[in-house]
Amino acid sequence: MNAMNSLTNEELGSTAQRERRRRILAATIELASQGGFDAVQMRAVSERADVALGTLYRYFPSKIHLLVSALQVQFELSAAAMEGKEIPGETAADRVLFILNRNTKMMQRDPNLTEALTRAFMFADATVSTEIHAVGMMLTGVLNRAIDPAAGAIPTDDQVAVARVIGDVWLALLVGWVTGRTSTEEVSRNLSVAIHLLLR
Amino acid sequence: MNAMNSLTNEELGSTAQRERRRRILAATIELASQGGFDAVQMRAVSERADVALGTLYRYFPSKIHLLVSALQVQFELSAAAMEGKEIPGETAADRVLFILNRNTKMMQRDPNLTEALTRAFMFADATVSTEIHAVGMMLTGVLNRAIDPAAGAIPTDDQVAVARVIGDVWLALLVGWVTGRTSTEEVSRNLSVAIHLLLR
DNA sequence: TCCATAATAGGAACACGTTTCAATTTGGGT
DNA sequence: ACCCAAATTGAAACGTGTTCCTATTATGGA
Repeated sequence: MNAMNSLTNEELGSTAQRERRRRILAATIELASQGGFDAVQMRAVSERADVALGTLYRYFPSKIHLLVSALQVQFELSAAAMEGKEIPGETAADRVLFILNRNTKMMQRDPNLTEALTRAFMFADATVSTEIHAVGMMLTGVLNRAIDPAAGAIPTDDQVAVARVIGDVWLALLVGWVTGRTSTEEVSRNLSVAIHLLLR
Repeated sequence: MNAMNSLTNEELGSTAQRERRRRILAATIELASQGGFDAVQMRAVSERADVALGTLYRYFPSKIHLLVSALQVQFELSAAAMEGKEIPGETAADRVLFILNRNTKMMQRDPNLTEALTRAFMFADATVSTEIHAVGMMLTGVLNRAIDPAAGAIPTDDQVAVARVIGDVWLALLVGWVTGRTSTEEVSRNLSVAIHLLLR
């Protein structure tokens, strides 16, 4: 059973198994960081993680599952770093822009990793829906918090819609950027324009 | 030279060559239509187009180039069908929605083809920029015409920005749809919401 | 401690995108 | 009609994601 999903940390019984999973994801991020999507080769990951190829495939049923799981790890790190902190900015637009520019800067700092994770995200089909859903929830969650930072605020339908549209625009810009069609300046500028069109 | 670009119809000297190109693109669309991205296998395309594998690669330097060129063909067909006709709708939002819903319906009619072309578009890197640019121009062109249908109207900066954002949202929704994360109803609904947020 | 079962290792094998190359065909200039 | 350069063919070969299989090793219950 479960042949279609990545093994989560919680599903893994023994310490040794959780440790294997950790090594695999660490190796994935290292390789992605060094050479992007193409450098994340399943044989290379398995060797660097000191795990047999078959084991790698037991933990993550495809390269895409592996990379989307790595994306999830990165998002969790990023979300944890923001937790508890107040998002700077007077207006909703300022705060959203702050969040997204923060992410954009992170991406610029490690373009290869960004390319690898984004490509995987865009290529992921329905079999990766569990992992994708987790990532999507985290993104809209932080956007909603930026739009309305009141503790425990329930976002209105309109706010949810705006957050989703902004997320879509960000995704599209990301694609343009990782595929070398859009410069970082254009990403920032277009993002800013979109946010001001939506949050006015 | 030119080892990185697809051969365009105009660059091909002889009738036989233009005919080969036509057969290749026809075979691509047939295969995509039947089985989506995975079914567009280079050997299969070359066989169905009655062309050697090496020739296929001379015409289109990669599977992605091939599929994005096929996308271009489809867009040209779609644009030609709209040419001269007035876009129905009272407001800019109505007209834009009409255009995009029309495309969405086309996609639903041939989901495999849509999946193949969209996946290729999303995976295309900077080496496909020529083909991508042509497609992008056609999309923003028709969106601008929907926003301001006056003959020869020069779109304002704001209109251009709105058109670009709408295009981005559409792309993101398309991705969600082809990867099985979003239903067609959600695509239509979210598109409508986004357009009304942007064109108000 | 010993056994049954699951997990892992190690490696061969397959599929498909891509490259390469020698032999053949085509097409245009003389 | 002939020749040269370019285009095409046909087929082999390579890289990487994925699958499969057998032998070995961990693990947890009796």
